Amino acid sequence: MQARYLTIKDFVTDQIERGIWEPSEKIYSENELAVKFSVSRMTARKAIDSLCSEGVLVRSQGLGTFVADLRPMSSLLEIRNIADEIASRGHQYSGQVIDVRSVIPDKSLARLLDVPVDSAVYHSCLVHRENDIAVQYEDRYINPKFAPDYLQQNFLDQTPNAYLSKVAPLTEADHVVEAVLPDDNIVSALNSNFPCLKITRRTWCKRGIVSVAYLYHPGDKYRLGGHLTF
Amino acid sequence: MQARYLTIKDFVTDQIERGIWEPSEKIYSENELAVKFSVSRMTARKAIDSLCSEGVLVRSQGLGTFVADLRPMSSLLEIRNIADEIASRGHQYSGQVIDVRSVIPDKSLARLLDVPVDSAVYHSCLVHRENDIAVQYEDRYINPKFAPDYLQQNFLDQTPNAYLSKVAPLTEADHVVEAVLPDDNIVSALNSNFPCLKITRRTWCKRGIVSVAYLYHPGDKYRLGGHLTF
DNA sequence: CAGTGGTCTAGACCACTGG
DNA sequence: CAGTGGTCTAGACCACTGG
Repeated sequence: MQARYLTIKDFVTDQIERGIWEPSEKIYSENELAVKFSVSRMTARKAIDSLCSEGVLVRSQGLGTFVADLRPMSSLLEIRNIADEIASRGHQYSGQVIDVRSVIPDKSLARLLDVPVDSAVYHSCLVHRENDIAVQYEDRYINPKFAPDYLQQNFLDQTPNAYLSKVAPLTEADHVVEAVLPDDNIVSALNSNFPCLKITRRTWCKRGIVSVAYLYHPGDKYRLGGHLTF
Repeated sequence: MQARYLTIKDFVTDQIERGIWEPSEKIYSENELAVKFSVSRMTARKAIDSLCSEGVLVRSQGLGTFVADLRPMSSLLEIRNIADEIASRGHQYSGQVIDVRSVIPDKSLARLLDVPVDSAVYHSCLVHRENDIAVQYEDRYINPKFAPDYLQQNFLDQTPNAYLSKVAPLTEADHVVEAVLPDDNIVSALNSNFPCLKITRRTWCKRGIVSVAYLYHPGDKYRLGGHLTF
């Protein structure tokens, strides 16, 4: 015998999968669900709680419960500001700005950023250090539309990631993780010729693709931890 | 005025951060928390619910609530069966079994697997191929308690991951992703001396740690995709 | 204003674990 | 067996939203 809140959860999931409730559409209220399934409101709430924490539903006090807009494709990688991550380990963060300017993207980058081929985009290149040891080489391209003042920022005060999170709040991201041999620029910037863990990350705000970042981590000094519960 | 369950949540988080409650240690029961904070059990539960879904606590019916063993450093990675993943790309999967036998783990592996130092564990070593090109070297150690018939399986029919999912359903996992240079065994098995993406993955079933797997992917042939929504 | 979700109570019965 | 977490009830009052 299945728990009642699971029955409700299945029902809601089913409605969404069948397309009866579409993204951003309002679903039944907690009271309606409680009446429909003859349970207490707390039980109906529990089903919704669970779907909210899975990112399937979104609640809004006074308004109702809605089907979430953007569906996660598959796997999840949390995005943390590297300065915070280093600080949370009790270590000292320092940054070094290598380059900040406007560039014309090549075809493939323009496509990745979803901008016209001949229009300028912003570019920044930094090295992030933990206790003075380089742990990340960050090569990033930004769609100017979402961060027009990007070139005027001081990225020693605030990482590009932190700044972009403020002006164009993240709604979505995707990642590719690879092992690569670093090229000469990266070897000298990181002061290591170890194989690198390369993360290619695209970030979205509500209105489009904000930036594409190539993040290189010396394989001997950086680990990308993960944890997952089913 | 803060909600009462948040006060309890702060208290628990604080205890853990101060090291008063250590990983895998039992925390106060729901009833004890309810009494201590003069709230109903449902409210104490809500605080714990929230910390469980964040991966900070783990509950076990009949036993209690415990501080999670491995703290998620940051990110989440979905676990897919490599044979399915290859098939889903429309490519041909083939496996090669290099070694399947019982071994005595060293201290560090015994600790990772949560078994006594001198007790045998199972070991398997395979190479996975996509259209006859090696894409993963899988070096895996298994707690025999959860898969006693492991050594009798034919891993050409069914990957270790698929078999374990059946006999000891996954409830949890953690990952470390690194870039490394492959050693000689791996170079010859993968037929490539490219830097490797190494994933160290531990998997749990309800009753404990099932296996520790070291997965090596040639950096030029494998990508670990990810996608995320906020 | 009526309706929504957010929090909370003081009970209840259950399944599960260890001793 | 006593203790644990898992589910559930039938109420309550609150803050917030729109009309």
